[in-house]
Parts: sequence; C-alpha cells; structure tokens
Amino acid sequence: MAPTKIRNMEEFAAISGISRPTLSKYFNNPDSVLKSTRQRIEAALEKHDYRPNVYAMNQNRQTTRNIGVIVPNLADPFFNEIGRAVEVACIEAGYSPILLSSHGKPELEAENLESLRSLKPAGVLLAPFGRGSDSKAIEKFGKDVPMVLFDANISDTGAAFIGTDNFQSVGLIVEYLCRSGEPPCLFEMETPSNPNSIKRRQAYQRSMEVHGFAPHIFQAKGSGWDFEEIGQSEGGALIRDGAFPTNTVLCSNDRLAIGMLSAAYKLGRKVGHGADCDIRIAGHDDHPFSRFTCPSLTTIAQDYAAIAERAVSALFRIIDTGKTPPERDETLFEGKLVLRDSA
Amino acid sequence: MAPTKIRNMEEFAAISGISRPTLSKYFNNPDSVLKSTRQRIEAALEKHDYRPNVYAMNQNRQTTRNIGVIVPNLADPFFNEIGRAVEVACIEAGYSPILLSSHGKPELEAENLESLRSLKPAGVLLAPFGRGSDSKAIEKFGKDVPMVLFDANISDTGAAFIGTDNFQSVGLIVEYLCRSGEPPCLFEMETPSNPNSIKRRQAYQRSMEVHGFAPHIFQAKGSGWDFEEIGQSEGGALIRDGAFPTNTVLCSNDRLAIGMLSAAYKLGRKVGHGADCDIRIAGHDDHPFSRFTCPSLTTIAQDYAAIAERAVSALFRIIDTGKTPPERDETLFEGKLVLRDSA
DNA sequence: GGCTAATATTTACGCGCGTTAAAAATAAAT
DNA sequence: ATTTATTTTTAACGCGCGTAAATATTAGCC
Repeated sequence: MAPTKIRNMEEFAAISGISRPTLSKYFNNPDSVLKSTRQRIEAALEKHDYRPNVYAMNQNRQTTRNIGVIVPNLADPFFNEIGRAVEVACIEAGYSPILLSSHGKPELEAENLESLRSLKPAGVLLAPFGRGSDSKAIEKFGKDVPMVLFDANISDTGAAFIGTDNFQSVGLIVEYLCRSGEPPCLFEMETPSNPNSIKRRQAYQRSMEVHGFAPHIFQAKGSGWDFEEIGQSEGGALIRDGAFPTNTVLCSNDRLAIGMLSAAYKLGRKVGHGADCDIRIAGHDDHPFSRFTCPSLTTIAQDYAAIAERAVSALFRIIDTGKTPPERDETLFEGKLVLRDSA
Repeated sequence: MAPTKIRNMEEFAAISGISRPTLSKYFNNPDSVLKSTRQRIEAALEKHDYRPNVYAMNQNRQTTRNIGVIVPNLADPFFNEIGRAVEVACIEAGYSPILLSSHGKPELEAENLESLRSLKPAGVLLAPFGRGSDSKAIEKFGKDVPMVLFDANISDTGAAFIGTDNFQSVGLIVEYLCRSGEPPCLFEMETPSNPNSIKRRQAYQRSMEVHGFAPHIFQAKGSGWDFEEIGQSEGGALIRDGAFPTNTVLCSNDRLAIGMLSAAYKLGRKVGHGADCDIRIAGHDDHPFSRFTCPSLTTIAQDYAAIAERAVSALFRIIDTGKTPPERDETLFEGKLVLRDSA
C-alpha cells in the first residue's frame, strides 16, 4: 500500500536491504530463514506490497506448491462439501488447491488431469468416477504425480484411498430398518456410475442374509447424474405399481431418495415410520437437502471432514518424504446413522 | 504419444522443422500462422505430444489467456449453474477459465480477487456478494483488470453488468398470484446479503400497488447462507402463528421457499393451488431442486445461458478492443414464470 | 573473547519462452 | 516472369526467479 511500485524481487531486495536469494528462500518457505530476518522481510512487505511473480517462480521449479483436486461434479452437494473440506485442508498446509469439477462428464476427468499436468502440481487428490473413468490414464498419471484417491476407489491406482466403509454404513441402516419395521428393498441405478453403489448393493445383500431376509433389488433404468429425476420417474412407477414386496425402501443414495419422496408425495402416499404411513424411504450420504425433504430423510452421514483430513495428510506424507509408502493406505471411515422422519 | 520426450519449444522446433518464433506465434494464436504451416505444426503435435510450459509462457506476457470467474458460493446450485455456463463460454472463446468460489464468505471474495491478480488474468467475471462485498477493493480491481459483473450489480463498478430484471420477473409472478388467488405476502431475509433481494422487495411493493393491494412484507431474522434452515424455522413460525394475512407467500428466493415448504409439511398444512389447500408458496430462481419439492415449486426461472453468454461476450469485447466502451453496459434479461404445484 | 555452526550475501548461470529486427523465403498479384 | 506483400527464419536479448558455490557475516556457546 505504498507509493513505490516494486517490479521484481531485485527491487524489493534493494529497498528492503535483504539479498535476493534470501528473499527467494523466504517466499518458498518463510520458516527457512532466521526469525529476525523474517521479521525484517515481513515489515518491508507491509510497507511496499510486493508479491513474487507466480509464473517466474514455478518455471524453474521441479514441483510447485499446487495441489490439484478433481471431483466428478461440483453441482452435487456431496462433492461440493468434500471438495471444500479438502481445499481448506490444503490451504492450512500451506499449499494452493486447484479445485476442478468434471461436471458429470467422465471425459472431462481425463482432460482435467491433463490440464493439471501442465501446472506441475505437487500432488493430486482425485475422486474418480469409477466406471466411466479412464482408469489407465489415471493410473499413468499416478505414476508421474503423487496422487491420492478419495470417495471412490480404483484398485492399485494412486498411493492411497480414503472413503467410507459401505459395508459398515449399509449394514447399520439395514439393521435399523429391519429392527424397526419391515426389511428394506434396495433401489439403485441399473448401471451405477459410482463404484460405491456396487459396494452398497453387496453390503445390502449380505446384511439382509445376516438378518435372515431375502434381498429385493430394484434397478432404475437410465444413466447420468439426474438422480432426482430418475428416482422420481422410475421409483415413482415402482411405488404406483406396488412393486415393492415390503413397505420399506433403501435408496442407494439420497438424491434417488429425494426423487422418490417427490413421487410418493405426488401419488399421495404418506412416507414415514408412523402408524398412518404407507411407506418408509431411506437414503445414504446425508445430502444437505435431506433435512428439508418432506418428510425429512433418514440416511447415513459420511464423515466428510475425516475423509478430507486423512486424504490430505496421506498425500502430504508422500510429498514430504518424496516417496510413496510401500503399502497402499486404504482407510475407510464409518458412516453414522441419521434418524429423521422418513424411515 | 511418441517415444521421444520433448523438453522445450527449442527441441520441438528442431524435430518439427518449424522455427521457434513461429511456434510461439502458433501457440498464442493458431490462426496467426499460415494454414499450411499450421497443419505441419499440428501434424508434428500429433506425433510428439509437446505442450508449452505454462509458467514460462505467462511469465513475460503482460496478459495471459486466463479468465477469472468468482461466484459467492458454488454450493448454491444457482451459482453453480451460472458459473458453469460462464466457464463453458470462456473455453469456447479459447480462454482458460479459473472458477473460484468465495464459499459464502465475503472476505474470501477479496482474497480471491487478490489471488487472481497474481495470475494476471485477461479479464474477470464477478458475481459479487453485494452487501458484504469490499466494494472499494472490487472497484479498484476493475480499474486494473477488465471486469464484468453479473447476477448482482455494484453501481459504476466494472465495465458492464448482466443480470435478471427483477422488476419484470417479480411483476410477472405477483401478477400471476394476484390473478389466480389471494395476493401474495413477501417473505425475505431481514438483512439480505444479495442486492437482488432489495430489488425484489421494491418490485413486490410496486407490483402490489399496481394491482391495488397492500403489500405485506415479512422479514426473517438471521444471516448467512443457510436459507433453507431460516426458511424452515422463521417461515414455519409465521405459518404456525397465522401471521400471513393472505394464504399466499412469495419467497424472495427458492431456497427460502424450500425451507418453508418443509415447515408447512411438518405443520400438516397442505400447500398448493387446489381447493383443499391451506397455503400457496412461490419462489424465485428455479433452483434445480424446486422440481422435486413437495409439492413442486412455482417459481421464476432466470435465463442462465443468456446471462452467461452476454457477460462473457461483453468481457471479450473489452479484452479484444483493449478499452472499455464509454457507456457501461447494463443488460437485464427477463425471467420466465414456471408454473408448478405449490402456487 | 574466541570458537564453531548456522545463516546471509555476492556472484553468476540457467530455465523456457516472449519478443524484436533484419534477412530470407514464400505466396499473391500483376 | 517480375514485383510486391506476406510469412518464416535467424539471431539475439530479456523476463523474474531458482539455484549453486564461494565468501562474508552473524548467532550461540563455552
């Protein structure tokens, strides 16, 4: 905020009385210089408002302080929240996150990886599509750049995977539903784009067996990311036709459930666990809107914060040590049951 | 995808038989070289997979091909959609959009502007908070970098503003509500963070006068971005207490309406325009979820695509001509009435 | 005060590309 | 074929900073 405009580090060195190499060290790591000189630099910084040229900084550096973060779709509140959590964790660690969304298009995922490549990121946090992902491209990328996967796993790809234990979480809600009423049917996509869906289906089947019930799985046609639409049309048709053998439906994710709740309302079916209710509907993910559905949605909350924190720290361990640990870290956090009115 | 790894433009010049300055021209604007040489370059590019170093490219350039896009909150589907539309328009124009979210925190808006500054963007598209924005910082930024505002206006700031005509849109829905039933009350935030809210209040008042009705405005306490929560608690209390003098409520935006619908459901009030309904609720913005609320929400759809296209073209006109037009472009697009079941 | 270890300065080179000016080559026009 | 306009090549410099090596300075500790 001073009258003097500083054009480069040379000038700032002259005006601050600190040598340029020392300044360079400071900007790359403020703690790498003596406390007294750091204070001198920061005092001068206050007065003269100089910022090093980002492009010149990164040009000669083998690795920048950029962290790429790629999620399948920022419009999906789940990825928005977890993306945000990851972003914050990176900033706190002194890195510059670059958050990219593939907007629901798997081909954009590979493109995003390529644009990241030219930014020479120190590491990448990737929530892959799973099915639909160009897994070879991702694997190749992971060999060049430190990469940690989260939310959805691709086996043997990336240095680590952090996600939610679908077997635990689905087991939890199936157990609750069985205990509190009729056993649930499962409603999911026919060709789920997300590998978690597959895990959840398996978990559902296993849990039902454990409780001594026959699993009933209903798969909605259609693909893409319009889950609410599909839940409404396909799920609504199933309700209307009385296709569900029990009065309880577990949806593979909240967005399907939201669509189905909408359909149930239109059909005049009362959803909930009250004596006067026709059907129970539950979801998975604790979508931000599930508190405001009619009725509010019983679901499983994933531990965003823990997943983000762990994914980031796993990545930084690799970046700091400079080598991937021999054993691939696969950490699964537990989901928590969120009881609301719909089931 | 070739075995040879090219390290820099010099090597690529050698291997492709094109001189380095010509390559440099090509990468900055493929159309600036002769068609025949362009084809030669692109043929070589296919074989050898070289990409110029982004950092070295931008280091000496006064202006990059980066376009900064800042929205208040990407978690809000409205900004997500319009941000995405703007992003696509930039890519189509051959620029690299950098989409930043201020995550609902006005102080992050200024920070985002600062981080953009060091990226030397060719231009910036900003959807400001309005109230809460550091309008001086924004104005100052606009003097240094070509900047176009969208969604929310700040007078005399930036080279242009593109948004929705709230007077038209609110007039439209008020007219519909008056014509089809009891005149609407207005439900809004006490201290709206968005200047559109203020415009909508004024538009509501004027429209009610035009139709010969007394305006009834109800303001919810609370601030921040948890509109659904506020709509549910505050709006729900108003319904419960019978505070609304008519049976129709126009919410200042869909997210408030979604919260209010949730509250109405909990209270057992039937929402809609049927004879058996207790209350009508309408919104504004055509939030992606408003099709799936219970009942589906009657609202106003903004023309995202038109706003994005116009904002981007206004910005590029400035960038291309190198100077801001003498007259500040203020374009307002009309909203469209979306009739659904809630009102 | 004297010693050692840590830190800062001086000097100098290189990164990959933008950019310019003059010379050469090519294309377009007559 | 000749002239003219346009494009490409050659050659060379600079950008702002990273980084290395040698030297000078400072800090910490008996």
